[in-house]
Amino acid sequence: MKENEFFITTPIYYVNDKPHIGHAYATLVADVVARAHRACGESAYFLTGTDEHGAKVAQSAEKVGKQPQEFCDEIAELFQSAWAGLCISHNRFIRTTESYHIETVQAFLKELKAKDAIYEGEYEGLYCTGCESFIQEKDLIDGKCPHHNKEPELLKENNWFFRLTAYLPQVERAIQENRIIVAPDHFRNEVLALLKQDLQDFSVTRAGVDWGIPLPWDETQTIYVWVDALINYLSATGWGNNQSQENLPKWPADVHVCGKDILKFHAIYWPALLMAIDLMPPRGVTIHGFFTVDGQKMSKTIGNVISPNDLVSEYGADSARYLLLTQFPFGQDGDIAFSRFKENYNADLANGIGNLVQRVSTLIENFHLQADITPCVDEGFMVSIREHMKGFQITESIAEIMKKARESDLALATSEPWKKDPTIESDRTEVKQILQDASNSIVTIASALEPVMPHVCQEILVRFSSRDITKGDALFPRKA
RNA sequence: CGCGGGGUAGAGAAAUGGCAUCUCGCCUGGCUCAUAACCAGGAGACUGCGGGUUCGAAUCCCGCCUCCGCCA
Repeated sequence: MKENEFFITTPIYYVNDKPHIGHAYATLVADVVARAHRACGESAYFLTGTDEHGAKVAQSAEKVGKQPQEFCDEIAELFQSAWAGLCISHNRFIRTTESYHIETVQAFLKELKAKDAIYEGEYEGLYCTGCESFIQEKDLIDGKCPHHNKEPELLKENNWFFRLTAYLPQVERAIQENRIIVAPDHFRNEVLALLKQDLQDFSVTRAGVDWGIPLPWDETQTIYVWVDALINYLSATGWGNNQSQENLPKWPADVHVCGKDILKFHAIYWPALLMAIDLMPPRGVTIHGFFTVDGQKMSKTIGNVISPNDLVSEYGADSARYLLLTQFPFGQDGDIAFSRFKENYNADLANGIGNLVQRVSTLIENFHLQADITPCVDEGFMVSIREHMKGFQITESIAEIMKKARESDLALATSEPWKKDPTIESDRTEVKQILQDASNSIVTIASALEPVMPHVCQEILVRFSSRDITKGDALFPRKA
């Protein structure tokens, strides 16, 4: 394993839901960051997968008359094919129903018990199967869970509880000292504020949930699906299971990418669980915002759920990636409108980069300069972009690259090479310099943008490979 | 209720005390190498609302309204 390996994860997605554009966004962000590291010559290990246990999954399976495992297999397959369609470069797709993960989770729980980090207790409360959790009476609306509009059941059960409160001071210190970097900054504030509130020990097992990982020493209990899910990050490293050690990432993870709704689990519960068994917490938790679709929350009932596959079949993988990442700044909430995809596609990709590549290669052919131009990447620009991408400044980086494309168009408009006479030596020299500069910009843009649009950028680099520049078909045909 | 984050031309964003800037879209003109492209100019903002501090506020303070998230 290489020393400089960078280990990045997405949340594992709950199989109760088909892949939608929100899952795709988180996965895409992680993918761009992983690719930016690899572009810098570092190895990056990128983990994603599916979360498959819990009463809700069992119920959904039953509803369609399937065994839970069969149901999970089908949904997991949908995620894998969606990621293939978007050219996601994950090293591993982990599933919580796989045996090595089950081994890790059980080993983890045994370790918690050995360290006296969990204790047996009784819990009585209202339980919402939609939430997979107990719900406070004060949070009910008309006696129903506000999230699922469903009446909770009264449950009283023996559970094992994690001594969360015992580890909170350590977690707080780690965040304050930036040993766990919570980013962007306003989410760090949120976690620190959350830590000052009344967090309580929570139960890590469930008594009535069959579709889950059994607690090794008590068959009546299965492991709480959230604890099960978080441990995926660790099982990928081979901890507590028998996977071969070859090509596995090293703990701790550098960054867990996740949405703001699950910040508490990743920045508080997960580090506390790890600290309880003397493992390092993750080095970073980076949060992305949420988006609405046409101003409305994405939901099955409204029927505005966009599948990543829809976007890919309309625009192709590279453009779909570009469009999703440029709708709003990373870390903030935003809105997505299908109509805006077309506008952005035409403006940035067809009229911008695509047109620039065409006009420059045409000019080079018209002046027969193919053999005289050696495209050369602006290393300083490219390195700076890659560093920003590695730091999740993806929107800003893309804007910077687009600015370079506009500058290149402007330079052509100003110097008007098409007005020059190729038979005059001084004109020819001047045109050669103009097109050399333009070609340099193009290969710089393609190199810098490669983590976002891997295939098209490769294609541009091939067309502008040294001393053999060729004109090809439009890279981004304009959409009517 | 509480905690965190938002609200700036039609849309998306920038500007942390000093002429409100950029991109898209729209209108007009120019150009002709290029994908109805590209370039220039223009219209379009009481910076959510109300008060305050200040020579000066999008920015700082107080109050309010509103949107998002806090068990997917």
